[in-house]
Amino acid sequence: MIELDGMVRETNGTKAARTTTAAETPTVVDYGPLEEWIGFHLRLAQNASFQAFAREARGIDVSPGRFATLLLIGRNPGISQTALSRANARDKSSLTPVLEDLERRKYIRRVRPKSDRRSYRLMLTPAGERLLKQLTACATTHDRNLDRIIGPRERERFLRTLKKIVAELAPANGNGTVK
Amino acid sequence: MIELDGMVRETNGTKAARTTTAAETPTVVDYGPLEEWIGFHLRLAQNASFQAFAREARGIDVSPGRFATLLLIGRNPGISQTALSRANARDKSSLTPVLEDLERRKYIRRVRPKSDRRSYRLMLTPAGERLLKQLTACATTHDRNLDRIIGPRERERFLRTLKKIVAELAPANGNGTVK
DNA sequence: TATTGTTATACTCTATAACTATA
DNA sequence: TATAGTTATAGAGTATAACAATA
Repeated sequence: MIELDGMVRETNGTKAARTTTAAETPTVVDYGPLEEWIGFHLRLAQNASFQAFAREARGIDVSPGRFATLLLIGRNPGISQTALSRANARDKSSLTPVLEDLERRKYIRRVRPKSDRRSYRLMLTPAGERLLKQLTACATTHDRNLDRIIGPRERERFLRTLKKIVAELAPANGNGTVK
Repeated sequence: MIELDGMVRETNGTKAARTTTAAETPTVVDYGPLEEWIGFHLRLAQNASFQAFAREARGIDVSPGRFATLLLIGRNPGISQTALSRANARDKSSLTPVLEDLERRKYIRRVRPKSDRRSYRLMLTPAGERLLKQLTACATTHDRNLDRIIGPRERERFLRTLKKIVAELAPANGNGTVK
């Protein structure tokens, strides 16, 4: 179980300990500069968003982290593992156990193309398509919640800012590729 | 090594495969609805931001993930492990090995208060203070980069939105606490 | 030589449940 | 009984390096 202290407190660095507990730990925690740092809140927000999506998707047969993988295969039938790992910003070796699991459970198929017998072409099975539909429905609901929270006006701006952060924080190596 | 495909492509779902590779995998990946979903970009942005901070903090003696822990102890000397775990949105058991490591390396001290001998009161050692200063400098630089990317006007709005997401996506249990 | 995917391995982060020592 | 922190354990997620098969 996790509990997250509410972060409502004075904006400056003043500590407002209530000193009621026996151990004399501050009841109100001082977050200092954390309070104003983008990076920290980016972490909390990503965490909260993922948890909410997971709640939405509870009861579905795969973990929510598989969603992007399934969607990318569904959208790009025949994609190779290497291309998929790049699209998802993960190393190809991280993908091996994931795809093994999805194949074992008959959600994807892997075909050796005769043109290049080192590689695989990935595609969803009908069961995989159904699974993806379920997850997509959850994601849609979740995203609608986020819309409601953010507001339709704000949403575009917010998304643009997120994309900007990704684009500009990638290590400069000439082509926008993270190495 | 990770490579992330640039995500510049047509906004609708049309696939624009160049079919130049032998394996016939699409050269341009179709991200479908992912392209417009907040949750996905929140993940990418948080990832990019953390990586950038890690680059900033390379060479420092602790991993960047320790930063929040050290800062919270520094700001709240005498805080208990339970209070710390709550403030950082982690289970207390996750904290044990972290604090053991920090204590072994003499960055924090743990004192048994006579008032409650079950608990610890955590505080930084002088070395811990120095370490925190270093990390804070890195975080400040990093956050200035983010400011430059986001823009000073946008920044406040963006931060407010992040906080709003955290506040509203916490499971409803009456008091803003995540259970 | 270079690339695709696998293997072996390891590290970080995180959690649950049961435990101990206090309270 | 309840709480603070630890232990035992496990799982997800991720990475690097070396490798075999193929190009």
